[in-house]
Amino acid sequence: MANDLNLGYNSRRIMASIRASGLQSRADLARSLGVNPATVTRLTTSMVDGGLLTEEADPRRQGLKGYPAKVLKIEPTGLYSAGVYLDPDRIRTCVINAAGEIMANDELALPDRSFQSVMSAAAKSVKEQINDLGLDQNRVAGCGVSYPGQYKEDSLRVQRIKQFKDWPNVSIEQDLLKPYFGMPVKHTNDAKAACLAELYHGVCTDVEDFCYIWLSYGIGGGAVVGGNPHLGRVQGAGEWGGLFPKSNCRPSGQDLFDTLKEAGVPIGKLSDIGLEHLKMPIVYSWRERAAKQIQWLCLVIARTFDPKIIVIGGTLHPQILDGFVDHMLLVSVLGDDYQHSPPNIVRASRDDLPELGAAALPIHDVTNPTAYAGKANKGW
Amino acid sequence: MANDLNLGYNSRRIMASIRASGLQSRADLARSLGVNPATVTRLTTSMVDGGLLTEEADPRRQGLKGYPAKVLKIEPTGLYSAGVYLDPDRIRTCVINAAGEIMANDELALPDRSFQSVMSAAAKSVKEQINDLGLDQNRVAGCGVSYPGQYKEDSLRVQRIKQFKDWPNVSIEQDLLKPYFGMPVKHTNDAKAACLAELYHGVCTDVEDFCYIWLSYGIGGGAVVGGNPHLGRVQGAGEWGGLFPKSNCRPSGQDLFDTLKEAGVPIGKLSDIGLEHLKMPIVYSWRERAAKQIQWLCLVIARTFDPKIIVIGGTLHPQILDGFVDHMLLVSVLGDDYQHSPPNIVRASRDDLPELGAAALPIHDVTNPTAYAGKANKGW
DNA sequence: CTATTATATTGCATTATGCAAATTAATACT
DNA sequence: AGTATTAATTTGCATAATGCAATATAATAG
Repeated sequence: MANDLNLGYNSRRIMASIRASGLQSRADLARSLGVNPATVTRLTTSMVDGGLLTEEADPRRQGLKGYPAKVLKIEPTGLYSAGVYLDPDRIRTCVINAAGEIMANDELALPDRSFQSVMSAAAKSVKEQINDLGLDQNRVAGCGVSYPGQYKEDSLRVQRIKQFKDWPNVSIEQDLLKPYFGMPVKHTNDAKAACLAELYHGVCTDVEDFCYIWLSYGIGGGAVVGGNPHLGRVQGAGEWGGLFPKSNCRPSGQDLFDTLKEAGVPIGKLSDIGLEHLKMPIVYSWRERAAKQIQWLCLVIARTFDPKIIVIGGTLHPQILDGFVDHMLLVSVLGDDYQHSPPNIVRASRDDLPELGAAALPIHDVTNPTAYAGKANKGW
Repeated sequence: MANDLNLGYNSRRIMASIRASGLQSRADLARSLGVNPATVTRLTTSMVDGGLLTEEADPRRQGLKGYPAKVLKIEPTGLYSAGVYLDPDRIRTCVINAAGEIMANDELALPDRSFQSVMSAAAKSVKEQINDLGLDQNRVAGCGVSYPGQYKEDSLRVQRIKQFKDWPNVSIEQDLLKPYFGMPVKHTNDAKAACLAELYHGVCTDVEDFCYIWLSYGIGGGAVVGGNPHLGRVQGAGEWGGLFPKSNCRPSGQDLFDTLKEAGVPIGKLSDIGLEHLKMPIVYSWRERAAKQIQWLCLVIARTFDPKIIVIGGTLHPQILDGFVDHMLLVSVLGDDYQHSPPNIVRASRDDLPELGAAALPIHDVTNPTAYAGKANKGW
């Protein structure tokens, strides 16, 4: 194995299977992947030697015949990744390990809002963290970048959100970013990054098909199909916000913001919302109405993607998000004519750290079988 | 190659790429698949020898330097497949070749509606056709079965449509069907089969991500993601019908049926609708209203799957379906806040033969890379 | 007529996998 | 206690699939 991060197809399948199961024996892997046990042995010993996996006695074993299985787990120190979240007002950066633990992080004020300044500052922060941690750059899968906003027609250009309006002609492509960071860079918006955070380190590690409802100032989201983010023609897949016309009331942070403002309770930003606001009647009724809209959205998602799980998360106040999930738990029938039990609707577990999802991007890239993109039997 | 139908991973990728492009040179294949030209040569010569592909001079070639490329095409006689469509009133069967041409077909009345009678009659018809055509069974990928209706919670059981209500405890599984047909059998509902018909032999041969709106008595459909049908948790993905509550008016054949009935124009079945009905004012206004509902559905699809193409087809009168497509072509903006140009909305080309999509199922199974399900480097 | 160009093929090395036999460490039975 | 049974894992060997580099081929350009 020339480079630890250049995994072959079946090695990636092994990584994905262990991630999903938490821990798995070689024999189970061989059975579930449909490959010969000998193949699993060879690949996994290589991966254990390479530091990506660890082996331990099966903790669940109890009085069974036969050679006791040793189980394999993801070795947290085997792989690292950097993440950058670009807020309009700040840059959040982090370095995570393969277990999704934050090894280091930082929050910077924006020097100015030019593309070059922002990227330079982000790259500097990331490089310093990798350096301070004393990490081998070969162990760092890359750097992921995320940001709020949706894509314009021109699919690799981020919506010109007003705070970054001086980036009009900068399309965020990998080749543009690589020079700053000196390692592979992947990028996506905050909602899609949040999907990956749940897939790799959250409530969806064992789920191949799920949808995410991301509630922030706007209403975003994403869909994971077959363990892979489904982006769509113009990266618009799972951007549920458009289902609620902006001219009407909608379950977005901005809408709550405006509702409070109209009621004479102006707040500066979403994170200013506190317990005192949650108790206000106007907020209570907003939450009731929004919950019904979220329920309708869940029906739409069930009728379109029919996912195993719908995840609700975002930067809205956690209690509001919890409330939406609670509401859905009380609903016995998703909607008219919906013959099935509702899909499992759960609260996101990693929506507190937007940079975590960004950091998951490079890990997905070097670890996921579908990202192996065909070059079967190439690599190592 | 022990069996012509047991294609390896890269051979399947070659099949898919040629299907998408219509015809392709070895050099182009090597470039687009990211494999070595030598590999393409070896795999394709094997496939040409095996009768799956044919080679011919590049018709597009015009005064270029270098060795003139020979292009590869799918050989129609290389692969055959059988299809069965189970209507409540009849059984339609066919045998197609790799080009999707109907080699033989038949329509039978139902002997009775018991599972065993229906399957026996269908199998007999299919076997006779294969026999009469003198086909080598090794060239027959299998038999696909489709039927109207949606799935219940119990995901492999077809909705108990009233005509088949005496099948309550029969779950249509492959193992149950195989004995009747003596070859691999795959099954799905009419709408999902129609998706495959367009993917393999219709307007989506070169499209990896599309959605299908299937309008019959009900409103069904499906989604193809990454060249593979996405089914979902309970096979409910793309079943758009549930987005239109049955208590309200909806753009379904049944709704048109009921509308006509109320207006004092009772018809026996959908196919009884003729030009004289289309001219009636009540039908005209139904079509106008339904077109708006279809437009809304297209917006929902664009906001969820964001597909490259939305296909409209079904057993509704073709002019009605054409009208929906025409309506969408006149719409410049899909909906409020939809910033992008609308996805390409096109008329299905193969919705006249429901058994064709069924027949595409086994071909997909032996031909598609994702169906290869991991056993990388196994097969031949 | 020769140089140039691009496709396709072939020989050889390498990589990835499967198969079958051997090894290992547990329980079950006498 | 000793042997049989069981199941996971490993190892040696054969095979399959691919890449690389050199070669053959057939066109155009000058």
